[in-house]
Amino acid sequence: MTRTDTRERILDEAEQLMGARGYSGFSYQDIARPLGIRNAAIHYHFPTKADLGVAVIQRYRDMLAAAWKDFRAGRTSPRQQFDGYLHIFTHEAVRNQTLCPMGVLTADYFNLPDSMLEAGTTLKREVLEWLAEILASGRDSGDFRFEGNPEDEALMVMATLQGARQMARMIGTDAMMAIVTRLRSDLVADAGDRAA
Amino acid sequence: MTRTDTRERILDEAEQLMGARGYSGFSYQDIARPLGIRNAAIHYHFPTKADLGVAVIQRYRDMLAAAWKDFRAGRTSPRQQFDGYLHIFTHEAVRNQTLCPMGVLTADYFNLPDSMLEAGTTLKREVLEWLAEILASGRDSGDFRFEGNPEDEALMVMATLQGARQMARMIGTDAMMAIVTRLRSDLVADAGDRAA
DNA sequence: GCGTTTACTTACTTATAAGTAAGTCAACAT
DNA sequence: ATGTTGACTTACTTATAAGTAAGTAAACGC
Repeated sequence: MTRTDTRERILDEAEQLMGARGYSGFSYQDIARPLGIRNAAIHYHFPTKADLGVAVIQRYRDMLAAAWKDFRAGRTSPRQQFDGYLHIFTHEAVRNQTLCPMGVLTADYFNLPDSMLEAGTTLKREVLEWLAEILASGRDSGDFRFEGNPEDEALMVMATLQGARQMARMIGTDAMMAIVTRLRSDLVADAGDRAA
Repeated sequence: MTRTDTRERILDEAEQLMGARGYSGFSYQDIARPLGIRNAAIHYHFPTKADLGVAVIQRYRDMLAAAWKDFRAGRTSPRQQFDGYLHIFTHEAVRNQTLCPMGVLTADYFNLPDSMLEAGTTLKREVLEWLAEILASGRDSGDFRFEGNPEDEALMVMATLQGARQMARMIGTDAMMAIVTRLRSDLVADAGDRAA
């Protein structure tokens, strides 16, 4: 009940709802009711639904940027950083089978207002750049093993993660985790079993 | 203008629209207008939207079943069959950046009526069973190389394909094709470059 | 030729969506 | 104490959604 954590709680609900039902799959009602506020209260903080959608993406970008900063501050290895990202990525998925904002972006693409597409393009770029960077330095350090350039590998990793998270709805979260674990072990050099 | 190809044209539009905007992202209007018919004409063929959604899935299942039958009739190798599936899968994606009905199912999962979830579960099972089968026989014949059981590999392949197709909206279809090509070459034994 | 069925149309209902305008009321600044 | 601002609420508008009921006209069975 302090000052405006209302805004933050609106964003919490919106992120959950967007992750579960997509951008056009939730209404202001869906947010207002559980929070015990009125529709217009949301319009006060976010005049249009597009503003709300952009804010969700923005906050998610900030969260990731903070996590990446922590990773770097902790002088963690590329592999540990990658595992940290996997944890962030899979944790919510296991809890409630939602998509991350980036998954929503690609899934709901043709329903999104321009402002969200712009914010989403930035998010996509940041994620792929970070991933490519961690993959590149990880290959140099011997943490990772893969062929081709790190940018392509980053795309491959993202596609598999997003696909797995989405498929979790139909195959269950255990099967999703199996895919993620397999992806990781294909990438990690000392996986043990080795190849061909 | 023959007798009821109207029904089929409704399904064509619905499949396109669902693939582009999801199940709850299109309306009867969106279908009726381009076909030059009225909303109620769609209700005549498909009383509820759920019926329409189920019919789209059903028709897609039939299409795949026919393709698989052709593959088998042609005595094509596991690799050729896999390539055939990749072609079906990627062709529409490149043309219009839609998702396949199975992608829609996972993306829009929590918006779907029960009848669609049931039809979707069957579709998912069929696709994964076919894939696992082709992967298994392909490994036996030397067409494919992978570790672990074929069922897990099938999940891995599906996740990557679905993720890539969805990401095509943001990264472009060329990048999507690069992912698919890479997935294929990781799977095909004589890929040349080899591993480890 | 005539009744029934098929494939629609027109005209409607009901629900829910986003968004707006005007009002309220507590806290704070002066 | 008083005016202003922040954080809402009540009450509304407009648009669009799915779905229904009743009518129509062509083709088909007989």
